[in-house]
Amino acid sequence: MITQVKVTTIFKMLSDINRLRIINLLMQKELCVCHMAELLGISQTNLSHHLAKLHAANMVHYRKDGQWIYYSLNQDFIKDNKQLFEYLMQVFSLESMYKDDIKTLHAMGSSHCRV
Amino acid sequence: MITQVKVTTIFKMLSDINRLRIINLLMQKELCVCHMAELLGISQTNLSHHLAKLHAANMVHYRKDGQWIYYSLNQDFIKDNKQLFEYLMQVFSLESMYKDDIKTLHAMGSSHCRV
DNA sequence: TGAATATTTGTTCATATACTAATATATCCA
DNA sequence: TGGATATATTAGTATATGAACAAATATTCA
Repeated sequence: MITQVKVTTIFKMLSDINRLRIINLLMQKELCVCHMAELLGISQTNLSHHLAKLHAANMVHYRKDGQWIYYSLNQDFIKDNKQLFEYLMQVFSLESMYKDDIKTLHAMGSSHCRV
Repeated sequence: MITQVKVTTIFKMLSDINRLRIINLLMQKELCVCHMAELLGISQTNLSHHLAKLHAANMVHYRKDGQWIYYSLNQDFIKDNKQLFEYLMQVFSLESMYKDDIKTLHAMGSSHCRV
């Protein structure tokens, strides 16, 4: 069943380029905030606000590990919105910005973090 | 290939409940403005604004027939965003508001229009 | 303990959005 | 021709949104 979250809210979350880039990255693997901030070239504060919105919309999940907070996609959300994610995967695979983000992600070591 | 329109714009168009209801109706058949206004219970002006936005986003098409203007979904847009529409069909099939709109649509004759 | 790092929480500001009311335009019909 | 219908456009308002900045909270570590 489609998630409890209203579909208009889901689409609103997807209508911001930074949040789309976040989701693209998180489709690869869970990431800590500082890594994402560095990757996306946006301030940590700005990123934190976007992550809070995504979390309020039940689209991401986080776990704390020491001073780091790792965000990941909410797997239940993916399951409930499978066709939407298939569309997103297609979009991400066709636009170079998203592909570049992934390249940068893999080039970047997982050493921390120093934003 | 995914449409020339930016994907953030597409999602922005889908993040409004009135526009989703419009799309739901237009997935049944082309409709004139006055019929949609009556069905959705919103003002002609408001509807006209939404339709203009959907048209600017290349999502709908219209044809003029006398004093009436008939809107329909842009078939190219559907073709270019097939998986998105599959998701929408699923959403529309699960939420009663959309199903009720369709019922009202079919109950309603095609006699014009008297907003 | 205190400095450094990681993250969140306001707060303010500029812009975007949805809606309404009023007006304009086009078409039909008597 | 003039009045009624159908639709769009313009202008105004209230609310939502995203970005930037400042400050607060945690956690680590020397």
